[in-house]
Amino acid sequence: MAGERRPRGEYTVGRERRSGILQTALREFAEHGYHGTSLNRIADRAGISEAGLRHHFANKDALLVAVLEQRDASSERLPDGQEPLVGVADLEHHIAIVEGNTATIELARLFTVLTAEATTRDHPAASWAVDRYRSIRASIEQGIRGGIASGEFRDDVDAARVARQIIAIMDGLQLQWLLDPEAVDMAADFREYTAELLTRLRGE
Amino acid sequence: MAGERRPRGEYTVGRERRSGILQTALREFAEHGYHGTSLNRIADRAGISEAGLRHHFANKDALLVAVLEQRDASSERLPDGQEPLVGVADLEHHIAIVEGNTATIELARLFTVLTAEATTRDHPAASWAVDRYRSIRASIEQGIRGGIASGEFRDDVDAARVARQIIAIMDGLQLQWLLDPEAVDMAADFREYTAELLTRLRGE
DNA sequence: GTCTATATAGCGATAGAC
DNA sequence: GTCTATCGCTATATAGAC
Repeated sequence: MAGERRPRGEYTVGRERRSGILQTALREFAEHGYHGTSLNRIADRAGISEAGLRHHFANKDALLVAVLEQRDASSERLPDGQEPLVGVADLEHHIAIVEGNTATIELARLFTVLTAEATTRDHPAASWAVDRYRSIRASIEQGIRGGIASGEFRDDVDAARVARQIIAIMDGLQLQWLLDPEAVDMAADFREYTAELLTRLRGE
Repeated sequence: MAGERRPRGEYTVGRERRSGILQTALREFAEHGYHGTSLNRIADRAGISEAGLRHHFANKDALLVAVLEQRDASSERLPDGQEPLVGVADLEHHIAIVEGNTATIELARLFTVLTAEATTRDHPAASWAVDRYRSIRASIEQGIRGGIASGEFRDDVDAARVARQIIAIMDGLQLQWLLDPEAVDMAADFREYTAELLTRLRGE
């Protein structure tokens, strides 16, 4: 982290350029998927030439991965030094996430489209998607286990299975909402699901 | 429907050709999505020239729509003259569908990938996907309503919401299964979900 | 760090012969 | 009904000037 310094201005300009490209690329990948997006188009909309864009990202795969990893880093990190949420608090936290997603439709579409694309052969986001889902499953499973340990939930609850179910509901409702926003209120539906789940987790 | 006849052989050859192309196209679209698939590739794998393929399907959009509509027609039709299933029987029917999907991973991927792609701008399958989901929602909602009418289910059940939830679980589990088949037993998870749902629908 | 120019390949689509 | 040939366009990617 130490070492020679460079004029601050250079860094700032470089980072802003890079970050602007990532922002534009996110929108394009979300609107057209990986194969449907061209570097030329991203470059145009970011106000740079295609060759200029390539100075920052060697190829299309690298740009996609950079977009996805940046979003993971910014959305899935807990505030510094905070204990992981467990039990009811974790479920309520997921309600807040779903409510937040209704306000960022572009980001929601990015994840929906690219995760589904990533189930196909040789997709550049394949390992990103698999790892991400394993990590999310483990995290929610821990939240459920924490609820069992604290006595909030029954001790015969299958935490791993409940975790898969929560994720499935979130993704499935989001898909229906993206297809037909007027017909599906995903936040309301998820809130209802959570209430039902809670009844079940707390026992008869 | 009446009018001049042609030698039977010609029809048969034509239909088999067409059907072979559709089969190959289905596999390619499932493996690479719409934008990731090229007509040239489909033609090669179907053992025909690209121009030959174009004799049967005028353009790429038409071919995709033909693939999707053929699969809808073959998978979502009830046996002739059969009454629609309602209540518990309809839920059990959906368990059978999910179990069937585990044996046809290619078809499952086709629907997952193309439905997600269809949430993007100007996708050729957009209206297919929206219409399909409206139709499935309505069909399951009717099944739930039938269960209420017959007294199997409580009469304060929100049939439309339950329908959205069932579809969400099916799609969400399928996505996790496609990404990580060893980690997710979607049929078992769906069976468990259905059992829990049934308890709730039948009341305290 | 950004540009113009260009290489190379693949795409969807059309025309016309057989 | 199927083919070869080809058009016009766009894609990713590279080289080298400023």
